[in-house]
Amino acid sequence: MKIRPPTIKDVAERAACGIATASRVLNGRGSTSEKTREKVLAAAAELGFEFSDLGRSLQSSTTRTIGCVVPSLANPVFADVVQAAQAEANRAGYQLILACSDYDAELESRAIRTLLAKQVDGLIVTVSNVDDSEGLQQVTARGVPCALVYNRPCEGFPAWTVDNRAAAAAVAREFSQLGHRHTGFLALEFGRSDRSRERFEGFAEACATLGMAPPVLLEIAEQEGQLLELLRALLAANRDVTGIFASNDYLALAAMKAARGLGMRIPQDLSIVGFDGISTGLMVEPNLATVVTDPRAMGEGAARTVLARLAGKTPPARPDPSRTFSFRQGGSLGPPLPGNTDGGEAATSPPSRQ
Amino acid sequence: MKIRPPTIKDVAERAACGIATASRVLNGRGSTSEKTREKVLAAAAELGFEFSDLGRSLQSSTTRTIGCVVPSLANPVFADVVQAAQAEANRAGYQLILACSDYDAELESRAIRTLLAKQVDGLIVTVSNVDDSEGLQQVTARGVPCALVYNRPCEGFPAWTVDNRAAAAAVAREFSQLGHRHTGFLALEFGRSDRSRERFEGFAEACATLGMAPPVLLEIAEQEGQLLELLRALLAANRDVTGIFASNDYLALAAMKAARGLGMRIPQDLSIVGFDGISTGLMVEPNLATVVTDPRAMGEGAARTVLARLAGKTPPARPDPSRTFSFRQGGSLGPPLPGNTDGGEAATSPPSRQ
DNA sequence: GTGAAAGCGCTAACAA
DNA sequence: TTGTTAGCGCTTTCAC
Repeated sequence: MKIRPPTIKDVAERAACGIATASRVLNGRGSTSEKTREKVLAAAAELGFEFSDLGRSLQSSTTRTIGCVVPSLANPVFADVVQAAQAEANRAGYQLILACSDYDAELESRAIRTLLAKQVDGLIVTVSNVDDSEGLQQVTARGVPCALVYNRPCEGFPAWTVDNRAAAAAVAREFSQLGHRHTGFLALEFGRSDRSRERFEGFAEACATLGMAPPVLLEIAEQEGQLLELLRALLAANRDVTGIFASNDYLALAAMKAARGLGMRIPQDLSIVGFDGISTGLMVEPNLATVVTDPRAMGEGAARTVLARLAGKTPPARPDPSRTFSFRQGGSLGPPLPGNTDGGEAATSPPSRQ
Repeated sequence: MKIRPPTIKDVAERAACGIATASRVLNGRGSTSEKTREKVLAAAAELGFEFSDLGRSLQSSTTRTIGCVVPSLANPVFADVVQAAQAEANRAGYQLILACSDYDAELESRAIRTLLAKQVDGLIVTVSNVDDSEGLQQVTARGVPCALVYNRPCEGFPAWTVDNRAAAAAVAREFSQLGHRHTGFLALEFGRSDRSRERFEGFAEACATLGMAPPVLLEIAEQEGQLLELLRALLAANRDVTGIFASNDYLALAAMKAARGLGMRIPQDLSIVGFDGISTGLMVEPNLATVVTDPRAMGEGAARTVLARLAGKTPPARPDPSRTFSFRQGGSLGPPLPGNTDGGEAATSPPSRQ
């Protein structure tokens, strides 16, 4: 059974004083006689009084609340982002309201709308597409401070993100140096994430520049729990590929497992590079080569940016794009077998081996 | 710059009608003439009006908001719990306010207090210690519906949890059957998690029953980034142990890695069993044997329970304790080398813990 | 069918 | 120093 929490009115009544006096005492503002002070404090204690933020918020039109929308918490990258943002917000006396969009633009804009209705003071979001986000338009219309995370900066929204294209290009360079010519880009929910697309584009561009074959786009339509089977099929159908760049580490690890299931050796038969730098990449054998990013820094930075705007201070500087990632070597990346190196320009026609 | 969002008053003014009428139209309640209906709708559209939940909440003394407190999102188990709870809450038109306690009782009760002040309608929490939680007392005092997750049930708080003791006993049985006699229990933050303690106790008890040596408690005091070093030291100092039960999968994976670093073969030289059943356990070679739990079901169940109480319906039944986990075989668990099986009864003397 | 007014919990301006 | 009052955005009687 819900108990009606005592209000400041109850306190005032019990202390036999006016509401305003109670408010002053409880807030430690204004001047009050020692006697009434004590009476009020006693009354509050006896009643177990706690302020209701609702009344306060309505009156101050500020909720000390920040909305946060990320695609999913199942991805440790976003879990870290949220955790860091939450910690930072807390430190400033703000609460975080969370919503997951599940990589769905519709859910995403609905979430933003709801958060806005709740009068959040600020917003931290990762949208699926910055260029066409109904949610962001709403935000603009309302003039609520908002920072993007892992999205490209966009018309007045500061973004804490990694330079996806540059990072992808770095991966291409690694592959190239080792002698890979036929690579694939592995992605889940490709159409639903502009991050993925940027990585692919950056990768493809660099491959072209480096004189490698255009990377094959290995796209997976998520089928609950079918991941490994799908991956195996995909790998089996693309035997000419000697190196795979996965759009995230989890996928990369899954690909390693699938490859092993097909009897392929890593990295001799197939090199794999991930993206994100989650710690489990270091737990597997061989270690996963990957692009390391710093999700906590992103989350914290985004929170600071929003908080700064709220406080009227100047927001923290965002890191230089080239510093937003680093390439981490790992046993999953090595030179292709000699036989594969010069797979030939005809590689597109007959699958080299079956 | 923050824009003052249009209020229902603005709409009424623009539609040249009373506030009450605007409210009725916008809420689709009560009867209104077609003409005013259109005027109001038009005004609202032109103004880009959206209800403010603040006023509504104050008025209805309900926020359609649920507070959620978990130790950390870095642990995928809790990330899943939160994600599932959030999804379920959303489905019912509720929002989730998140707080992480960082395994700190102080932060935990502060978080609960703040959430309560925000007038959350319900609460979903994992506390560090159900028997001594200031936060839970507050909750009781306020009579707010609250479900526990991964905690033991407690004086009126329904808990969605796994039977830690039974699960741990099952692990002991597996070890025993394979011929292990000297095992260790590996835990991080042991003192800060009653879950860990229950697992250890259940494990120790079962070991005793099965005639095995008492498990060595291998406790790690988290040192940012030092995990592997500490693990290696711990393993090196406990060579007589043939099997390790880790209090969570992440730790188990780290232990596998550390063991490999010491040149130990898994499972011949050391068997390792985890707890949780996170998917990366299946990505490593050999696969991690573990206790599989269902965090999403826990989060969803907890949310349903709270939501049901809020709706005055009967809450969903919680699963039978024996169904809350299942043991998953994996290559990380095997029989010890013959030479190790009868490693000797002196194992208890050298100070295994300090 | 419609609008005025009270009230949800709180703070701030103004009187006393 | 203290109390009264208006008002934050909204819903809901209750007259009209």
